[in-house]
Amino acid sequence: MSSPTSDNPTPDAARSLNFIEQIVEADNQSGRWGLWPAGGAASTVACRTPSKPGDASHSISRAGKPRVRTRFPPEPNGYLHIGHAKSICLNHGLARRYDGVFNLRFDDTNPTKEEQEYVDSIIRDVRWLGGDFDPTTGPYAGGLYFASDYFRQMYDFAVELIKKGKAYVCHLSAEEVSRRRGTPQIPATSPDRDRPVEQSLRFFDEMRRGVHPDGSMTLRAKIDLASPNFNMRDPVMYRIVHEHHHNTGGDWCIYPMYDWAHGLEDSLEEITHSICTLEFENHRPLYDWFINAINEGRTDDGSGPWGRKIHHPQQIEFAKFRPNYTVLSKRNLLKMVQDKVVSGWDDPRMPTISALRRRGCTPEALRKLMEDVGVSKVESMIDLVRLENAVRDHLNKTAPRAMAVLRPLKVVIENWPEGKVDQLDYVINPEDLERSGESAKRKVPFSRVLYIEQDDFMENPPKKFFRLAPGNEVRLRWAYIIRCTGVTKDASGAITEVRCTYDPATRGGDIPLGPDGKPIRKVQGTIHWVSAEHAASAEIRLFDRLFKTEEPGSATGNWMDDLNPSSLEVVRAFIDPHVAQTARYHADRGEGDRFQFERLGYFCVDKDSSPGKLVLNRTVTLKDTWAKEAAKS
RNA sequence: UGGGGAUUGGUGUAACGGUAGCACAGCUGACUCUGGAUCAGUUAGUCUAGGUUCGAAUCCUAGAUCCCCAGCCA
Repeated sequence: MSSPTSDNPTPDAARSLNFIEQIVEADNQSGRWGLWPAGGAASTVACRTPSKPGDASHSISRAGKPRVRTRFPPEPNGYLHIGHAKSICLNHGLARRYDGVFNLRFDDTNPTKEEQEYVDSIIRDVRWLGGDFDPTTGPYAGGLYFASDYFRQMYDFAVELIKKGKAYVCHLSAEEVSRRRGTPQIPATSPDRDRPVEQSLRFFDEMRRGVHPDGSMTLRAKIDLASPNFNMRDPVMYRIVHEHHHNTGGDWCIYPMYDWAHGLEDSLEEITHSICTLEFENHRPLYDWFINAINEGRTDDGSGPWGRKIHHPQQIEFAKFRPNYTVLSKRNLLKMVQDKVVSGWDDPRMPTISALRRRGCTPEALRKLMEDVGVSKVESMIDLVRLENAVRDHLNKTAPRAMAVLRPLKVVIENWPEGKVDQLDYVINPEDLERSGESAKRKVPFSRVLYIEQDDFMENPPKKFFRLAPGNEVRLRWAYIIRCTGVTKDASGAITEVRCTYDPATRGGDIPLGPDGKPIRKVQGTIHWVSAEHAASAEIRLFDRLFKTEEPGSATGNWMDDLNPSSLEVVRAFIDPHVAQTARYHADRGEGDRFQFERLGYFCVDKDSSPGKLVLNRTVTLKDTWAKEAAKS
């Protein structure tokens, strides 16, 4: 999803085609959607971003290639979550793979639920994920659109359907419509469906002009009250809502229903493949009906009584991304925000894209995850360890290393002179082959009093415990080999400090070589440490999954019952002073610097940080095979 | 009880009438100054029952299980 030249030119080529790609390739073969004209990808509808690329390096030559146009159509009624990421990756990935274009379009047809804040957050998240929609910055970008910009056009189409006898104004209340809905065997009823066209035209005009109160009447499509598909039982096309709209303000008091609007939006933007989730499969016949109804009496050259035919996209449905140990519906996410179960939409425990970003997840990792899980129609549950693995994978290669101690235990090096400080070489990232020589290193201070992790010392260790214990040797990462000589305890018997001696011949952590060129002894364990007098203090937030069960609510029916009460733990840690001096939060990107605290995991700077106060999030731990080993016994 | 979908190892996904493959997880081992990473090896699968065929995950028939649909939400 990054630029086509910056990484492997055909990153997807090795993988077999998913079923949607197979459809696209078949369409491209048959020429179903025609070819791109020489003029480029500008669409005929209003676009909020420049339609012409602003910089030649951000454009590709599309002329003569098969047309592929996709879109991501969110409703701005909440923040985007990891499920949306799949749709963004899929739609943008298709545009990229087939030299097509990708639109971001807000499906903003319900002013009672939608807000500008959500519009802004969605734009931010889509950009961050790499779904470039702005033609001045991305070669596959088709522009930014709003369904509400088409309200006039949709209204005209609706009037056309009334005139064609395919829609009527219905005076039934919502409750009455519901009551008359019928059952699979019993048809619905509607008293107004044979109302004269002129009457419906007059009422619809009155609806538009604000003559009637909310809920008093609707415009309905005249399809089939007996259809076994309830979506076809004369669905509502317009309802009256006297409400301010974030985009159109007070221009309208009738708003199109999703089912009426969505297919038209795709049509107007000349979307070729309208990709949506499985639950809309039942709606596809309705979308097809709407387009066909508009096209009735229209012709390819516009010579008919109703003008030129409109574009008829193909809808394709795929299974949602459904992770375990979380909820995903915007209603539930909103409830957690409102009930203050979390600190906000971007609380790092949330499954939202903004939360993942705040937690330290990278867009590369998210894209890799979506590539890994694939696209199909099988409703499956994705184990979140896949996300963690994707994050580890990317961060392992890119994150600079540092040391920090989360639960400190004091260590005194008895044979190290008081006041002496050694500046040792520290390898920034052994996995990063780009770094070499001196640029691959920095300094880390060592002194007589250190902190190590409480877990890294045991007074009575079990077998296979390779860390520090009385009489044992251990390597301090990039520093010295030390041997534990004893412990100091307080009155209650708790260990207050560990006493050690160091071996001066092991500076840098290297073991001296014998005459045979091999190390003269072996040390099993290497542990991390910080120098007590040099360490900086930081607040570190450790996260666990938000829910205790894979499918929240599956047992009791109430998903809130399964909230994990200990999903957040805050510790005061000692960290490498270099991190404290250099790590920053970048408000412009909405990201904090990321790094690995060795043996602990990946961490990033949180936005709550301020000059005197560093706050870090643990993105994900490192794999811990010792924990598994310890659990066995 | 109407309509629309789905069903391949623990998980996800290929195979489009011709050797059931890949990834993740698991397990074994190697290597290692992160019990990390890396490398090598390995366990494990076609919902069921019939049928067509030289040959079926794939085609046919019947059944099972799961998901979606009766908002003036999207």
